[in-house]
Amino acid sequence: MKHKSQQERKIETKKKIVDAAMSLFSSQGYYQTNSKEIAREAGVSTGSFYTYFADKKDALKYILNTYTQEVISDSAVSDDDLILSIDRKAILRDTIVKSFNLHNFSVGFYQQVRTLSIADEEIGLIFEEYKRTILMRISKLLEHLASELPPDSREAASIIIYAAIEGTVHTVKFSRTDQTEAVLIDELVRFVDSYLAALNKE
Amino acid sequence: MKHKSQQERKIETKKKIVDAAMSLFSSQGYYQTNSKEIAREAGVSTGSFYTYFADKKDALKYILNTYTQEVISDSAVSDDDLILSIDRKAILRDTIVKSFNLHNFSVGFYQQVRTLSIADEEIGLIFEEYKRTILMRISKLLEHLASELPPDSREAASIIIYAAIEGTVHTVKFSRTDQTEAVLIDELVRFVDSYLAALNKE
Amino acid sequence: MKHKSQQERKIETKKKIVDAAMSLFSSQGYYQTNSKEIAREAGVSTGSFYTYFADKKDALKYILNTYTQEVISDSAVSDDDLILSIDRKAILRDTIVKSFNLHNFSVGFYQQVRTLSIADEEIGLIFEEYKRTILMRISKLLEHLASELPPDSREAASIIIYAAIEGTVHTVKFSRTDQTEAVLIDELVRFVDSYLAALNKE
Amino acid sequence: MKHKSQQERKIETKKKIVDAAMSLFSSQGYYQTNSKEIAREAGVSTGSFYTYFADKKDALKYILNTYTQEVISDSAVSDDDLILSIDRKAILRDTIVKSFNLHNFSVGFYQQVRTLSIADEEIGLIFEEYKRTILMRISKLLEHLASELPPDSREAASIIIYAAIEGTVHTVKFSRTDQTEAVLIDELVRFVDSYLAALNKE
DNA sequence: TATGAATGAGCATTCATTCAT
DNA sequence: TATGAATGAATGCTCATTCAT
Repeated sequence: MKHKSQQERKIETKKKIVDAAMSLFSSQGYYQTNSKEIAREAGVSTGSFYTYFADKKDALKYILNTYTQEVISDSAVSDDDLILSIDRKAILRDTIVKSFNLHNFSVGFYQQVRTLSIADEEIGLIFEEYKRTILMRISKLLEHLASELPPDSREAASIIIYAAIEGTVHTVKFSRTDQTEAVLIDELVRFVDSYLAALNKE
Repeated sequence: MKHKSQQERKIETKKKIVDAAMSLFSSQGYYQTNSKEIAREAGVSTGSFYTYFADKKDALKYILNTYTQEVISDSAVSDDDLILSIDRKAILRDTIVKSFNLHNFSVGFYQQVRTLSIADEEIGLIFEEYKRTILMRISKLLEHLASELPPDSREAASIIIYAAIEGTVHTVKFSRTDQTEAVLIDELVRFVDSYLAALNKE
Repeated sequence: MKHKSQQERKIETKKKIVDAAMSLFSSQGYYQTNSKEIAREAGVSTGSFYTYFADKKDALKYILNTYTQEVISDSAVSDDDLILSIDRKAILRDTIVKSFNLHNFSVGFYQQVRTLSIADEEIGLIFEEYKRTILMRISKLLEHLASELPPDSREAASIIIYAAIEGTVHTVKFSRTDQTEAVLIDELVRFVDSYLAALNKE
Repeated sequence: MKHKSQQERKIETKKKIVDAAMSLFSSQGYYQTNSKEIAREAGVSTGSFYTYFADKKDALKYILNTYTQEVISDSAVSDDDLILSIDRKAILRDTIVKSFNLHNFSVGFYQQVRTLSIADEEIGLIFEEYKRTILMRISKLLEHLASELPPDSREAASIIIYAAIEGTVHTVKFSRTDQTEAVLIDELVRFVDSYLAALNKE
């Protein structure tokens, strides 16, 4: 029973390719990574890459889809969580830490996709869909935490909060900053909390 | 008096190439733009591109340097401005609007550079330098507006504010959002203002 | 049994490319030969050339190395030959004929390399090594045929004999001369023989 | 009277270009030298090069013609010299030293031309003409020094002597040899002299 | 005549993709 | 299915030559 079925081996091979591609796209960039390199890194032949993916872009789309689906399902904040939590700051911290971890998991890849989205409609659509979901999540959270906020402002606030988190993670990852993640998370929590506090007072 | 000197024509040609390259890099991406295309868009020959730039990357670096220098000198907030303004919100709005305009002026190019920075050290260094200058500006502003804030938090706050602005501009530019720039700017002002208000109260 | 293994086909392809490159370099010159041309002559695609060689110069170096190694191993005059031959003229004729044949086998290529050596250090080093080996051979032969000759003169004589043979082959190959190879070989033998005879008499 | 006439200045400019081209062709090779480089080295503009020469090859041909004419006229051994000299070795030494000096003056250029001759008929014809003249000179000398030698052998001997001299100079110039020119010239004289001595004895 | 920016054909090289084994 | 040699279109870059000034 040691031998894996063909089906299992196929899945494993695909995973090896996906991991290699993800890693190389993230660190070197999509255009600076060629299929031969991905295959080598994955420990398979060049031909194998094309057994699993129609072309290079297909691999990118597959990874992007998988990645966004994971992010989306992992980051779901259940209604129960919202109802049970009394402390706004605790909810915020929890959400921000979650976002940080998610984004932290390949900021490089996110960055590649964000850039490719501009010129490639297909990638753009997937990425938009992902972004929309994340923004909806934040919006829903805001609905709970600052219910009086008019929808327009809520959407704007979501965009800003998302931007703040994403951009901060990027800076932590790619700029030579002495700031630790902890300090930045603290400050992000304070930022959003102050904002919501002010909103609720109005 | 009609005839331009050779010197003038050289400057014009370089400008045509720079504009074409900037425009194409921004809309299609650096790797999706080839030198022939830049030359055609600029209305010159392929060879001319190489009269002015050693290679494609050299053109990118030149544009990046020029662009960041412009941004840096244009976005300077004079001390007078800080002293004369009494209203914190007015100062913030002014700064944010300024940043918005700057980032708005080629978010696409900024995006390309941000991505290329990851894998290319040379680009990375120029970009880092630029980012550091911008962050210093924001930090200086915060020093004025929230003087009690400890340096560490101030730096963290700068990073977050910068991220929020940059990311928001990106969303406005590239995502299908109904949010108008005006609403987002209003919200950004509120976002930062609330934070500073809370700090001053502590 | 008809089917060649992939390994065999690789060797064949490389050989086709090497032969084509050698032939074109020899007849048209290194700089007048482009990679497309080599590929076409070899009956392969342009890309294939680069499957086997890093660049054009790499192909030249490979051919040069292969060629010189062949020449060096083929032209070895065994000690037995030296001991067994009693007649100096016979030894000389044998050596000269051998050299003639070797040089004759692509004088064009030799000529290219001799010229490229001047400006290209890498080629220069390989070529020097080759020349040194050949000169050593001649020197060793002279040691046997004119043992009293002081080392300095022997080395000088080797250079002269080598130059005489190489230059003569070049003339036969590329100048419109009515002189047959046979006459020139005869004369070369006489030349060297007289020289050695004179040396031995001194 | 300090000012040079236009005519004189033209001649000077052409000379500067010729010298630069000759120097660069010799050291770097014809194909590795571009017209811009020649112009820069000559201290003139690229356009100027084309005022004086139709194209790059035209410059090469001009230099080759000038050079060969100089060599031919300089190396002429007057009949008087031949008649007056009694000592064969002295005549030989004189001729060889002369040849050495001539060849020594740009062996690099000679080498380039020798190589270009193979693929370029025009260059080939000029070069052939030059070589024929030199060979005729040597042949004439041999006629004087070894009058019994049949014409065929004389021509063969000329070729061999020429090859020996040319190749020896090349080695002195481009190979790392400890041999001094003096030793090689001595040996070359002995080489040719022994041959002639042997002929006269037969 | 002199200048040097401009031209564009030409070449070296890369790489996504195919396909015979 | 796996392999990796083979393909050839595409691209970055060079350079001989032209020509407006």
